[in-house]
Amino acid sequence: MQNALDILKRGIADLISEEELEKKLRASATTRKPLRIKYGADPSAPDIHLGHTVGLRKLRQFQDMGHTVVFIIGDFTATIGDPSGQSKTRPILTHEKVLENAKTYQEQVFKILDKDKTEVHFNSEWFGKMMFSDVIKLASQYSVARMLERDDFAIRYREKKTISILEFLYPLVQGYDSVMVKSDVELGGTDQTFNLLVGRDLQRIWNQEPQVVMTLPLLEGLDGKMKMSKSLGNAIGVNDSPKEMFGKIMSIPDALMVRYLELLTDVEEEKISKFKKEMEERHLNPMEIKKELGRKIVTQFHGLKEAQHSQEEFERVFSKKELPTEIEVFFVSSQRKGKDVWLVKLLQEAGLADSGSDARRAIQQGSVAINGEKVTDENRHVVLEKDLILKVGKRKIKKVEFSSLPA
RNA sequence: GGGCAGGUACCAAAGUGGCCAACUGGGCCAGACUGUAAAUCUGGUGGCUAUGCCUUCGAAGGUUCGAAUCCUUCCCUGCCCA
Repeated sequence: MQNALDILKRGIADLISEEELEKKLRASATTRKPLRIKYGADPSAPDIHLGHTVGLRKLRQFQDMGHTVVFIIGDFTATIGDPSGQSKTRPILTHEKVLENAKTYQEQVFKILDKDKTEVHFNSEWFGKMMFSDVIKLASQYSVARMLERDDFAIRYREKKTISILEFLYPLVQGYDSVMVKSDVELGGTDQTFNLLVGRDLQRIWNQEPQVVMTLPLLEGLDGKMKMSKSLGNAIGVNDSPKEMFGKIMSIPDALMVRYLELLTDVEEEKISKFKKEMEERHLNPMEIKKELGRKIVTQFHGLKEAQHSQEEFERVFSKKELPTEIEVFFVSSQRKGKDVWLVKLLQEAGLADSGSDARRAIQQGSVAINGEKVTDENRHVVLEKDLILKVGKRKIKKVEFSSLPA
């Protein structure tokens, strides 16, 4: 039991409370009834990234101990969104879109979770049936002052920013989910702490044993500062290609490596501190550890073979500055073979530049190369031929090929 | 319902009749340096075969030779009063 608790405690931000969790674990062991571990998902952003996997990995640990994960898809909340437009993170989604997103979500989530030990619920199951009077009753259980305890509400209130009443309802909605699924433990990021605690309060009101709240640190994104999020553009998606994934990991700031090792891999604590020490004493090039980190993470999602391959590619392209083995192909109608094209237009067509102006800028800044030769003349024309290599910046590379289809 | 202050590019924030495709900071892109690191430095950041032209400053109208700037109406936000 002690051992289980130690495993579960690794890498977490907060646990409310340890005693309660221990008690629940013990009770579960004697009754042989698995604990219900709740985790809520927002179907408005179906692409999950490594930041989400921190929590998913923790859920998996619970599953490996025999417990059940109750995965809740907030479809009801998503179809309502935030029509007042106050919260940019809550777009209104159609029911079809929600279902579609939920599907992709699940595909990605089960790369980590054990499907057989997961119960999936949509919260429209219960919210769809609620009467307005039930909603008012639910709302009456909480006060404005308590809502303002939540950090982001408090801040926005202080800064005189809008907070719609609807937003006050969200924590209640999420908390009520806990009541409906009778959760024993709820997992979430530290930004969810307040909402998870509301769940405890509501469960108490509904005469249930309150859930244990376990929060996990928010993983920093590629910039090393902001939390990982797709909209901030600093995320590594679980659906990223092995090459992309490896490359992105290589570009994280060194200071972030230890954290990634801790939260995203099973590397033992002792080994991590050894790395840390060696790096500080400069016995070891941090790049070597970073490569190992990259390999480990890519392996989790794509397998060992792909991981090794992506490392080789990385070394080829960036360390040795050679061309990658596979270059994305840009198809051109074969009728244009041998024809002369203005480079600016070509880059645009190939999707290597957003606009003509963008292409001109790239050329002016010296980031464009044709077949390895740097181009600085905006008026440069090229003759279309097979395997013409177009390069913009360090990573945008395309190869011309002809297709028989008229384009 | 009344009063006040606001709405400018991805975000923040200047500009209050021509010098404004719009200061500045962040972000982002690119270059130098590197380990594709980070930090730093430099340049760029609406579109257009382009020393010019076209479309932008909440929306729609109007005044003017000329509007992000002035007027009218509308929409939205915050605060105060009720």
